[in-house]
Amino acid sequence: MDEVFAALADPTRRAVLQRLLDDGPATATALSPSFAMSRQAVVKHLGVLADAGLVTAERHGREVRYAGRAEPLVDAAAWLARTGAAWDRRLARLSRQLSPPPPG
Amino acid sequence: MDEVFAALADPTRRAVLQRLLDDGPATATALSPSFAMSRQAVVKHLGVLADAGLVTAERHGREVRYAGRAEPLVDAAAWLARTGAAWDRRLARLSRQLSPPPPG
DNA sequence: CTTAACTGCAACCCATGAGTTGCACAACAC
DNA sequence: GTGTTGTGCAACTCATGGGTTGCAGTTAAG
Repeated sequence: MDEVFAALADPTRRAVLQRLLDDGPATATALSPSFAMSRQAVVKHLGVLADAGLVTAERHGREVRYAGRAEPLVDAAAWLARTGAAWDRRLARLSRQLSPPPPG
Repeated sequence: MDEVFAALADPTRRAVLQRLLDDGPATATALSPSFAMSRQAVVKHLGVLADAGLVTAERHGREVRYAGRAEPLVDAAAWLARTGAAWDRRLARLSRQLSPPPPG
């Protein structure tokens, strides 16, 4: 949880994640020109995202394709909803949807 | 947005926020014994939370009462839902609820 | 085999974060 | 007035984050 929020705290990382989720998997080398920084910097960001479970790395021959993963976003959203549920009508609704009360 | 996620990335700050939302406003001095750290450390955390809009500080005589605010949590949840909507059925539902399409 | 492209590792710089301590200042109690 | 309690400011340490560069290793292409 720490790592998810920490990963999302950096605007570059949010942009990288969004890019991967929107446009599909890509290599660090392919991503770096879009972000005005070196390949190595992007690799580090991808490492942080990977530690948080927000991307996966898969080797294909000599290149490594990174793909975005949405699951940790659900966990983070659940924390937000749960924490603020008593104080915001909208978050309360989200909270009910993310962890529906056991039937019966 | 950066500041909200960065604030939530620290477990102590999440605990402080949760405490303030659950039990109501409190002073830094009153909070610090619960967190096994100095008052000054708690003050710094509250400062970070305040910069993110997650707490407000109100002076009452010689003490300062901090209160939790849930609004930024809604913004953060909206970002999560929007970003992952295409990849997770639950997030898609949340996204629709947090920013409902204009009627018509 | 040679060359080019992509990745991996390590060292390094600079700034910021998290925490501490010590002391000064302000407000309430007596 | 004095004493006590709560807050604010500043300096300091130690670790981490974001970024760079340079070079070595590996895979594909000629």
